[in-house]
Amino acid sequence: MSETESKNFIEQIIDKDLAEGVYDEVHTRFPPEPNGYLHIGHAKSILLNYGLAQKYHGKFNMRFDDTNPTKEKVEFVDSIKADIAWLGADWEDRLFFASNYFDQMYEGAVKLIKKGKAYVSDLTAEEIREYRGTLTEAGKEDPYAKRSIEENLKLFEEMKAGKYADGEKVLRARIDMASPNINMRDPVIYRVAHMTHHNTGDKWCIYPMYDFAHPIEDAIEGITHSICTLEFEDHRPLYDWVVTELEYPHPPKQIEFAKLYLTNVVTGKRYIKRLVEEGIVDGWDDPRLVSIAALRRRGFTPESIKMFVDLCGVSKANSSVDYAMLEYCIREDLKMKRPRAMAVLDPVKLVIDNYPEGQTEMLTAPNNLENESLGSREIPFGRELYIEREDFMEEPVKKYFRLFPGNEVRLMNAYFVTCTGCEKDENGNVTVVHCTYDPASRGGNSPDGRKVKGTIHWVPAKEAIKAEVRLYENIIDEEKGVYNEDGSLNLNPNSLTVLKECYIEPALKDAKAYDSFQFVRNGFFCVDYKDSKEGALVFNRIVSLKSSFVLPKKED
RNA sequence: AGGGCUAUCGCCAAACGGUAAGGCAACGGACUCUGACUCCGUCAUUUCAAGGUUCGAAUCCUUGUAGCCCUGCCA
Repeated sequence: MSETESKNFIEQIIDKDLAEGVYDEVHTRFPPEPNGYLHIGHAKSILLNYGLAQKYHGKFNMRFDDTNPTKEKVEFVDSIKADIAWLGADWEDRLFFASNYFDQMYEGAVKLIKKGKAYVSDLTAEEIREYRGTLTEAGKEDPYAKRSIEENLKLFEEMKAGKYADGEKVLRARIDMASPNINMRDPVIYRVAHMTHHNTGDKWCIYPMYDFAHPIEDAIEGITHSICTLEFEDHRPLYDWVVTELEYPHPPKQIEFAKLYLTNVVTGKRYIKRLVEEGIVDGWDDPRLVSIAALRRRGFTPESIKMFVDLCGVSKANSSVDYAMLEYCIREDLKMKRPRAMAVLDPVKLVIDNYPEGQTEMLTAPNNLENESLGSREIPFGRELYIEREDFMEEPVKKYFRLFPGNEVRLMNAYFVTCTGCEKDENGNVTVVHCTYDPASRGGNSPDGRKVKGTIHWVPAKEAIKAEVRLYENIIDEEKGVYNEDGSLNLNPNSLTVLKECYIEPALKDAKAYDSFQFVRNGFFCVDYKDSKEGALVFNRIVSLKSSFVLPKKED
């Protein structure tokens, strides 16, 4: 690691721990509950934990925090594993399930009971809430708190044996009912739930709570730095209490950082769930969402997401990162490594009047001028082409140097052409643009050395392939959020998907799912595997080029 | 007197008592077979506010202010 690079606060803590000998290695983990799909926010946590392990030559564990069978499903463990693997976080042979530690957790609970640090309570959920007190009032002692160790042991054993119904009894840690930190007011650490667990089946009918289970999971795996998000700060005293009471020799340390939020984007699971259920998006991987699956389908690369996460940094201040930063990352990643091709999104015909009728020639075009290893391709060229409607103006504005009557431009990788006029329909819309070409400028340069100001892209009218491109805007109105207070949907009208027909180069007909291209002037696009219908390619726009790339609107 | 955390450019974010890095965005200009890219330049006399300590404060102290989190047998 570079000395000049400033370190984030977590790295500083680690440096200190290592220097002081608190730990002699770094061992991190990513512990999702398999109850949904991962999104860009999780990517930050994954890459942060994995990155730290790499940087300090330590280890990174993958662990499913599956202690609540009512919410978890195997389909989610599969999608989560796939997403993390795609991101490139390698857990090697360390894939764990919290549920595999249920025996040790049970033993831990017994140990607490024996130490007089836990007791079985018969209070109902509602009574527990009442006894807990409020934010400003202390709680009251649980009437069952005085049970003897022997009785607690017997009762807890019976809970495990299935003698009690859901909610009938819980195990509570004995800490401090008057603590200003509500998490310390004798938290419930085990509950009864007669339910089939996705991993342990029907073996258990009691399940540990997060606050009790998580520190044990970390301790068992030898985690040193247990990194989580800010909302768990209040839980840290309880985390420490558990590892202390259970007397783990090298207890892990919990460190909290601020979640990643993106402006104009929904990350809340319950919102996304609703959008999916109401059919507003076509699934958890709808390209307008920011789930890992959606970003992948949209055309983001793991490298771009890594770059983004690195650029965002790590801190404890709640913040919302501008979407432009994400776009910058994918642009940056793709521009050198993907082919640049031509696609005409809003076509108008261009006829080269002095080009022999019926003639077709093949022209060679480099796939990426800045990356020779990407090779080149052949493009058929003929008398009739399609060009972008905005590349012609009958009456040009200032600083417009594309096609207008009398002006000469370059057809990319082809010839110089000079505009001679246009045809219009009865409504005044341009239907055909006419020009003449200079045969000597084949390949895109004139032997006499004359220059042109503009270069425009094109596709051959006859050989071009029809395809569809989908253009998106961010789905959420910046100010108001996804749903209004009355529950009605509040979508930015621009968020509607625009699926339009366009023409692409013949060479792209074999494009495969996830293949991405930079379409000259139109941005970066990715082939959508999901909506590709028979014979019709669908491209999702990953990101458009910078806005300054479009026609100048300066009017003096 | 509930507790915890956070406040540095439009957005992220460094700076750890020695005189406000960097990136994104934006804006100029050069270059260009993509008006992209690249390049060069501009962009916080000031760090939520007000006091105080100090030769010196974003950093320490005091008092405020604002935002986020906590009253699941969720994680």
